[in-house]
Amino acid sequence: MKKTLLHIYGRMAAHYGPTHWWPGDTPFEIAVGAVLTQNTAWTNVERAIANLKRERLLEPRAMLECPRERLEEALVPSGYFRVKTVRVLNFCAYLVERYDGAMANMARQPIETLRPELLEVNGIGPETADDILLYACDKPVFVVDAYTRRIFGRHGVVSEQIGYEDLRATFERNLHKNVHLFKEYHGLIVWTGKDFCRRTPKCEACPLGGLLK
DNA sequence: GACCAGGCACATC
DNA sequence: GATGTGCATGGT
Repeated sequence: MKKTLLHIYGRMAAHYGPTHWWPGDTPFEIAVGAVLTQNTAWTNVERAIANLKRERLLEPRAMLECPRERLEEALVPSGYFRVKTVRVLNFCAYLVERYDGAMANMARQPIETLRPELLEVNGIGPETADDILLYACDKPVFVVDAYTRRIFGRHGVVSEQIGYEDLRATFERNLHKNVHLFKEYHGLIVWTGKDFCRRTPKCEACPLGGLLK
């Protein structure tokens, strides 16, 4: 398994080069983007984040203090805007109450503290929590998403029915716990997934084509 | 005009 | 514990 995971990483890295994933200027922007991208194309998220920047709302207290409708309006392009407004506000409230609104304070805590805390926030599930831990807090957590299950399931590396935690554990057990590696690997999975592994896949052009056959 | 996208919570069996 | 449903926009 170790060799397989590294081999696939090598194939993807050779095809794409460095991804410098995640797109986002600050840890808070990354955290907000993680919520907004739930089941949504990133291009839609970009519009919403541009709105937040223009409205000077990309700051936890600013979001909490502004009228609900104004935040909703900014989030319209990202889809599910009513749900996501609540979810983003829940995260802001958590950040302000527990860490004085500072991602840097949050990032000083260990994973064992942060992960359960994040999962307690309504609207933050396993993937969103791990996005925030890895990309906004620089914690060595492997992020699993729909592409991860599809790519590694279709190639027979894991069962296509494998659960989130089992899949995450598979990567974390078999790779060096290295933040940079985890960031790049997930970024490469997203890029590969977008290009070749949608619900109607383009396997013939995939850099992993025939890899394990 | 249908199908799809980097989820999540909640209801129901 | 497994399965189904609502949530909404913009691109293909």
